[in-house]
Amino acid sequence: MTRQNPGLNLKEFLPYRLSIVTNRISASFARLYSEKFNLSIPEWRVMAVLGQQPGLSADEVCNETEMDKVPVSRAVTKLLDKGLLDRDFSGDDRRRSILHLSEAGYGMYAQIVPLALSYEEELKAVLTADEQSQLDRLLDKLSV
Amino acid sequence: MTRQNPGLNLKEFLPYRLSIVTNRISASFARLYSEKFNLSIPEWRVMAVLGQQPGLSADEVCNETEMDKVPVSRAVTKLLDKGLLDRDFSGDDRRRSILHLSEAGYGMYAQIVPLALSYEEELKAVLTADEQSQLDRLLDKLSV
DNA sequence: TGCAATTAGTTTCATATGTAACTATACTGT
DNA sequence: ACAGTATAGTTACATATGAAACTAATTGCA
Repeated sequence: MTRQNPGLNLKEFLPYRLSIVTNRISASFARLYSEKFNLSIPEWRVMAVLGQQPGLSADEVCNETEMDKVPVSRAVTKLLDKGLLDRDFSGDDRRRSILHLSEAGYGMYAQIVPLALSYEEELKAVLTADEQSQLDRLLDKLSV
Repeated sequence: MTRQNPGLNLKEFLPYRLSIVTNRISASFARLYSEKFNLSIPEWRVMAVLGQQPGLSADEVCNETEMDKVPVSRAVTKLLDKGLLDRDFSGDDRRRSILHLSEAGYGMYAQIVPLALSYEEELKAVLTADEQSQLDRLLDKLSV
């Protein structure tokens, strides 16, 4: 049977390439903080966003991180259990949580951030300054 | 308590940005073929690589797609059940499978490919020709 | 030869994930 | 005020996933 290739070359297919590169990067970065600090990816994401924007509600964390509300809820529960997070509820709207890193959580966050930044530096080191700004620009344009 | 921000801005953090963009793209592309053809992501990946490189073994599919061997094994089983795949075993090494899209599988593949390509076109349409080749180059460099 | 080490692929098990259902609270329009 | 709708967050369920154990076949080398 002769089959003419309809012309999809996976190795050149953009969604595929993006996914391979991204998964590799995410996985190796995740190893960094999961091994040392025993955090899952959703847990780290929640901490990362709260480190920068303290006082968000769970729902706002979802919007910021594009995570589903279920993993966020579970990550919050775990982080509360581990004592890394403090939770209040809004006086205005008692459904709404107000999330902060605890002292311990902030301490851990402050340890992870330099790892994250140096990991990012390492990644970017394969690119010239020009290419780095190209990448920024491209990701912006693809983020529509 | 005054906390100095240790300087991780998630929205500018490369692994994070890559992951947001990529997940969005993967998810919306996956919707395309999962709704219409009822394929899971691993199933589509296996079909995509076999459409292009018929006769690979499961192990080679793993290497090509950077998927774990477990999801590959399960996807192969499902595709066999659905009649989309044919499997032989090598005469040289009877552990080794030889995988081909069946007629039905190839027919489905040939329907999905144009969808994939037009989806890719749509994505790339937000970029100039110059930016498209920049993106290629950057993904290559980040793929080390 | 023959036995230890390796490899291809499957299965098991424990964990992760998302959809949908649910609880509790708040808002809307009459 | 109150009935109906919407929203924040949690829980239940069904499915997906990967690490590790397993089976079967092959290779290496003493």
